[in-house]
Amino acid sequence: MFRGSDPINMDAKGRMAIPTRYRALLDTVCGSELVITIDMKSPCLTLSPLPEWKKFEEKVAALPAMDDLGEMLSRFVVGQAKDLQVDGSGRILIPTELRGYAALDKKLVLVGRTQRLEIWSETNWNAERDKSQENYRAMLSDKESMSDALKNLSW
Amino acid sequence: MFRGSDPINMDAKGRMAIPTRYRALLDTVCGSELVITIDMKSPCLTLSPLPEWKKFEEKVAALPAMDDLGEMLSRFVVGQAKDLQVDGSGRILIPTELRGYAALDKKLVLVGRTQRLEIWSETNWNAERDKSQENYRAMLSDKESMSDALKNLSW
DNA sequence: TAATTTGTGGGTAAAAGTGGCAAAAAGTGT
DNA sequence: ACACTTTTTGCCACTTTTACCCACAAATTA
Repeated sequence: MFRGSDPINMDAKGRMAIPTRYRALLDTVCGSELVITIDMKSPCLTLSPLPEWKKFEEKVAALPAMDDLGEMLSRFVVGQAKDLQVDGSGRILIPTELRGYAALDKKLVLVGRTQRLEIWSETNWNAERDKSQENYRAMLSDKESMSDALKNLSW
Repeated sequence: MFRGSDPINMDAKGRMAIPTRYRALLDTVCGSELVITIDMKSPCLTLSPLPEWKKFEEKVAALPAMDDLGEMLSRFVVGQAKDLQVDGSGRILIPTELRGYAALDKKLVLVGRTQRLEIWSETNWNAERDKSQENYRAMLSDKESMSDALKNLSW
């Protein structure tokens, strides 16, 4: 569904234009209703079409109340989610409370992750990319740390 | 059902406005009848539509009497619950006895947790959020501590 | 180069939140 | 039992925020 990265400017009101190639798609798949929230593992935000989001939310709600990690996930990911509508000019308004978490300023990068999108500050994106590309090779050699699913990934 | 967080001011009489996007929903789902009580694990209150609450109450009542933890849960969570009605202006009155537990003063945060809501003091919420976000990453790397349900959560 | 499409900025109107006030209800004491 | 005090609840008005709309600028294409 979503793929590739786009550099985008956020305006003074915190609005961000959705790339035109996604607009028709978003309209058909979710009536341009999106959900934005934080990514617990990385300093970025995630943006999902509402139906995709609901699937995730249901899975999280079904976790046992005593699962501490699951509780955190629900509290901070679901708890900081926000419904968004693409406006008439094809833009979304990024909530103020979430801008801080991902350290968003003017220059953003929108990253396609198949079912969802990620929003990064250009600074964080570049830093993370460089860091991960180094780490990846190092971790590849440590077969213990690798999940079976990844070991068997054909490509 | 509920998602996202809203900063809300509690007035001098301990009343709190329910965000408008929830009002119609609450009316249909429970005739605006809610139950408020403490959260045993965190310094906050939980707010549930009456039908949701009843399900929980039945589950707790069904626990064996010799389950000490279950007894505590029943005694202090069910025992301190209180029925609430949303008033004509879309507000609820937070019981005095519960305000202390969650250290509520003027500035509150209402957090959507799918089936229920949480009420936090702004101070406690920020502290808990920052602390948990640190902890979460640390706990993720310790695969042993993670429940299978969470390990297999695809997202 | 002109026309069309995409991106950006700002102004305005509507809606939501907040605080204050007044009326009603409950409680207390004589 | 009545009157006075205190608390509670409902209502209204003001202020702030949000979202929608329109106009202009930039870039791309024919």
